[in-house]
Amino acid sequence: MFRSTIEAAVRDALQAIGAGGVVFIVERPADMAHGDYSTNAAMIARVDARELTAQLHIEGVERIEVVGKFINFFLSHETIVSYKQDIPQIYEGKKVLVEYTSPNLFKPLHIGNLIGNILGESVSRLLEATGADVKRLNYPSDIGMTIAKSVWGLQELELNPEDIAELGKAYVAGNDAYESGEAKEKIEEINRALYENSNAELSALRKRGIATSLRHLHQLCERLGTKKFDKEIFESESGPVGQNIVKEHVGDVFEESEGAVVYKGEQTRVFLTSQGLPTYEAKEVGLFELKTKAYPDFDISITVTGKEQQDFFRVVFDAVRKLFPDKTAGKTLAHIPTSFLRLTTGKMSSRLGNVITGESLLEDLTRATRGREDVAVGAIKYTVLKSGSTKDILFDPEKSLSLDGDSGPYLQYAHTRALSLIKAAKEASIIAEKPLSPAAGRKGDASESGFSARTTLERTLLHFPEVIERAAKELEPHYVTTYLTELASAFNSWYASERVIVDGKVSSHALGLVAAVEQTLAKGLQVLGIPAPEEM
RNA sequence: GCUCUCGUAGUUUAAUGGAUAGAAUAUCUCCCUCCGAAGGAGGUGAUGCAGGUUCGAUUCCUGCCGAGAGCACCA
Repeated sequence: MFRSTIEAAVRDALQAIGAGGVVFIVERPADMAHGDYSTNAAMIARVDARELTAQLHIEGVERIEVVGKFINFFLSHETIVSYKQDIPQIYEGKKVLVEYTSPNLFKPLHIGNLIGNILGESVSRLLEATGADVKRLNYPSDIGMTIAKSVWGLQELELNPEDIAELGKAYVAGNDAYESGEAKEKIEEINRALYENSNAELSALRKRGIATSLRHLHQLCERLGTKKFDKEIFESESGPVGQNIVKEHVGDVFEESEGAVVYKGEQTRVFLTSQGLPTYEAKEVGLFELKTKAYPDFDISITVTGKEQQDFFRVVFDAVRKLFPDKTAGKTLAHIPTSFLRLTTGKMSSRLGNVITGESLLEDLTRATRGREDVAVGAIKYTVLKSGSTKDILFDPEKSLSLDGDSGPYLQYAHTRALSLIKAAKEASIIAEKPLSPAAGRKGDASESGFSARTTLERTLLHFPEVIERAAKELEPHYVTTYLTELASAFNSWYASERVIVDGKVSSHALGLVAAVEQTLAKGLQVLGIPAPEEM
């Protein structure tokens, strides 16, 4: 990455004029007119910018400009077009566990469930692209009231546990019967029986329903392009494990309070109920034990869940560190909160009948994309991955998702265009051409601060590795999305302004540029988990 | 009540304390005898309010207003 080269040079130069040790930044200026990189070093170190720049001689930098308080660096054209886009392997040698998706089995997968899956997959790919050995984990809920309600529904309405749609119906019926009080006790009894595995018929129904649900989940993951999970750990497994661990640590980590076993951290959380049953908190402890038993040599453990669980994870991680000081020493435990998905039409609920399942969304959108599921997947993922994780995602079922402009298909389309140019160029004769000089690439006078579409594209291409690095470091794929949109836009502008193949001839430089765009878009889309189709 | 998020064009949003707040969409103009118009060029339009810190604040701090979430035996 060229940025680190400049950073090192500036550091040395500061040292040379006796102003070493300050924390400055080298960044990509918002406006290209301010160079390929810029630094605030002179301002921060309170030194004369000219004195500082006099010390700077960086190979590949053609011009250093002092504008006001900033020092701007312009790379030479040769450097820009020949620079290798190697992605820094900042997670090299690290083993990372990424737990995501983790649905309630039996319940239909709605579009909210998709967010965790899409974000978790992209984070996994981002980590892999930067050198990590990633293990994908799924933690589905296969026991508890949701299941009991569904099993009641299956039994009462004699529904088919092999049919995902009937499973959904069973849950809705069970939930209604529970909330209306009609079958509250009966369902609680079923819940106990399932926990104790004391009723063969009920347990069999549960088992069949789980199998159906899982099969369905895996199918949807495949359609979305989510890689197979390396391991699935079920709530029915983590419960007893967590329960035992917590019991063993009453007195040192946990304490009893009003009959329950609690942890007093930043806030007080119940781990075992007064009946001695494990809560979600205790199950999380069990999950950690199971995870680390399977992957004892992990370095980073990431959990992707809804952001309403943020406080919960702060406390649980705290407790886990106290419970497992050896296992957690030097390790990173992280929670990535996912945004809420809000509907413009109000809250999603099965009662109101406005639940949008992952599948129905995919199918509706596939119709809108003239039958292209890969384009539909791109549209959905782009929407999820385009903004930072702190914001809610607003979803308008009427307008559905955008297919043009700032969208997944926009990126995919730019990529297919680049590919088709490359294909067409195979039949053209290639003429060697020296890259145009930057001066020649500039249009009009400099005061317009206008660069040719070609120069803009070349200079945008340069920043890909830094963007990936930052996204991986911060676990924020949206930086990649934003960058790719910018790149696709620069490519489309250039495409419209300049013909690449003229009279069966193509310049080597232009062809190289197209190839670089194609590879960068493909790599970026790959990291986002968005398909890069060859044709659209 | 306490704690945590978030308030940017009509709408969806970007911006690592930096330069003229960048896109998309909607709307109004143009551009396919030419490598793919799911595209390109242009117009209109935005940082909730009030203070503070700073050479510089959408970004940090305080208060207010507004939205959402969490806060003991649910997951």
